[in-house]
Order: sequence, then C-alpha cells, then structure tokens
Amino acid sequence: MKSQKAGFHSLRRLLEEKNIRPSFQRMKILDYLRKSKDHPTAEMIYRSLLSEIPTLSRTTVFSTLKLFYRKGLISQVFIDESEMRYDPITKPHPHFKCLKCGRIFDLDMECPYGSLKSVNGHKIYECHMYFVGICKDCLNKG
Amino acid sequence: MKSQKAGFHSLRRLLEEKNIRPSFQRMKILDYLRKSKDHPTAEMIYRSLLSEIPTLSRTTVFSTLKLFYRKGLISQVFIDESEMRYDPITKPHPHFKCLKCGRIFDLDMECPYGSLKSVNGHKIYECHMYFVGICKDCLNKG
DNA sequence: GTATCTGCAAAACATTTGCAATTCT
DNA sequence: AGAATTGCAAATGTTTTGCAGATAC
Repeated sequence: MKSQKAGFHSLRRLLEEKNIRPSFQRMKILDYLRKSKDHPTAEMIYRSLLSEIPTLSRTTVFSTLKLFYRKGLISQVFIDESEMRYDPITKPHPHFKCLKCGRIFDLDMECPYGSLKSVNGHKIYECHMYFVGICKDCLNKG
Repeated sequence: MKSQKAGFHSLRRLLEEKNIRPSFQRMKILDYLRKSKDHPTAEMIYRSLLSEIPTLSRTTVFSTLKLFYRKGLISQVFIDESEMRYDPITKPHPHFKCLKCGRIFDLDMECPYGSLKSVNGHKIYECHMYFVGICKDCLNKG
C-alpha cells in the first residue's frame, strides 16, 4: 500500500505508453493529478509540488499539462471563468460546480451521449457536460 | 420586417423586464447578440459595434455582458481556451465546437437533464453540454 | 554529442479596477 | 442635483514565448 516504487513504476509505464519521456517533473505532475479529486488548476499543482521540487517553474507545469492533454493522458475541464482545470480521467463524465464552496467534483452518473461518435453528421471527439449550482453540503449548512 | 423601431422597442422591453436601464450601448450589444449565431466573444462584439459607436470601450462591453449574465438575460459559454463566449439563449442546449473551422454552433437536440432541478442532492442552476470534433462541412471538404 | 527538457524573464492576452467625465431622470 | 453609466488608463492574473543552461539517451 505504501510502496512508492510500485507507484513510480506505474507512472513511468503510463507515460511511456503515450510516448512521453518519464522525467521526474512529469511523473510528479501526473502523480499529483491522479491522486487529486478536485480537478486542480496549473497553479494548484505548481504550489503543491514546489516544496518537493523547489526549482520547479510554472512554465514546466503549463507545458507538461499541455503535453499530457495532447497525448490523451488527461482531459481539460472548462468550468472556471479564469483558470483551466485538469482531470486525470479522459472518459466523458459530468461535473458539478458549486457556486458557494467553489468545489468542482465528479458526479456519480454516466455522461449521456458519452459514447456517441457523431451528431447530425458532425464527428465527435470529445463530450463535455457539467452542472452549476449549490452542492449538498452547502445546502445542509444553510 | 425592416422596421428598426419595432426592434428597438422589443430590445428596450427585454432590458426593462430584467430591470436593466436601456442605454444605447446596452441595446446595441443585446441586438448584436440576438442576431448572431456564432456565440461571439466580447472582442467580436466590440469590433463589430465600433464602426457604429466609435467611442465604445471594451470595458463597457465586458461590464454589460457581465450585467446581462447576472440578470439572466444571456448565458456564458465556456468552450474556448482563451475567451469567454456569450449566448442570447438561456435555455440549456448543447453546442458543437469544430476543431477545424473553429465554429461554435447550436446542436439541433435537447439538452439531456436540461430540466433537472437536482442531482444526488445537489441543487442545479445551470446545465452545460458540448461536443468537440469536426463539423459536417469540414468533413465534406476533406 | 545531439535531442529533449527545464526554468527564468519577458511578453501576450483577456478581463478587472479606479476614477473622472458624461448622461439620464 | 443625484444616481447610474461610460470609457480611459493602469493593474491583474493566466498562459505563452524565446532562449540559455541542464539533463537524458
């Protein structure tokens, strides 16, 4: 369970499967993404890894995320007005954004049309869906 | 059909219904939005109206769009990486973004869960859905 | 030893803010 | 007059770019 090596091996494998050279920074960024549940922004990733990798730069985080996305390793989530968010899951699934606490989380449901290959003659590569509202926790708190 | 007055009256009414003072700039911006089918960005609106209103500023366009959105007159469309897009239709409906020609257009279909008021106990205010791919026209062109 | 990767500094870009001038009622 | 609206200039915050040094194969 606490085996760091096994984690590193699987990260390395994931990167190599997508023809991405498994550098230390890339493994750390992928590791962070896969452990996070909050669809982090580049800034969140940068700040979290800075203590472990003091020389890390925002540029590297941005370019790495872009690379991961281009290679199909992660998906981009456009929900926030200002910042892009990233998701280690590439399979289509709906998100929920709470206006009160600001959390963005996965919904426990299938994405309708998630496996659709075309609509009205248009070829589909990606399907995105999300709801905006007030989450259960915030509703209960008042 | 070509009556400009009728258009202005209906624009004025639309704004007043939402408790927005119908200034010249606001009417023009709303008019542009309602006539457009391409989910314009603030910049697109600004550039288009500049010839008619040479003193118009980007600030006014941005603040007006934000006001319209807050009052429920238009909806925001997050599809573009960089710029926000605006839509005169507030009823949930799916969009399609073509990676080749860059067009963003409405799909002729209902938004699934578009009338849903809550999911898993979370209260829903907005429902957004869009597909990314290659549109019919671009496919046919090769 | 050559490709790639990293990271700094500066630039680019969309959007916001502070404030003064203008306009509406 | 008083309140709301507009618009300029400057600031903010995110992402990109150019380039030099470091690292990997």
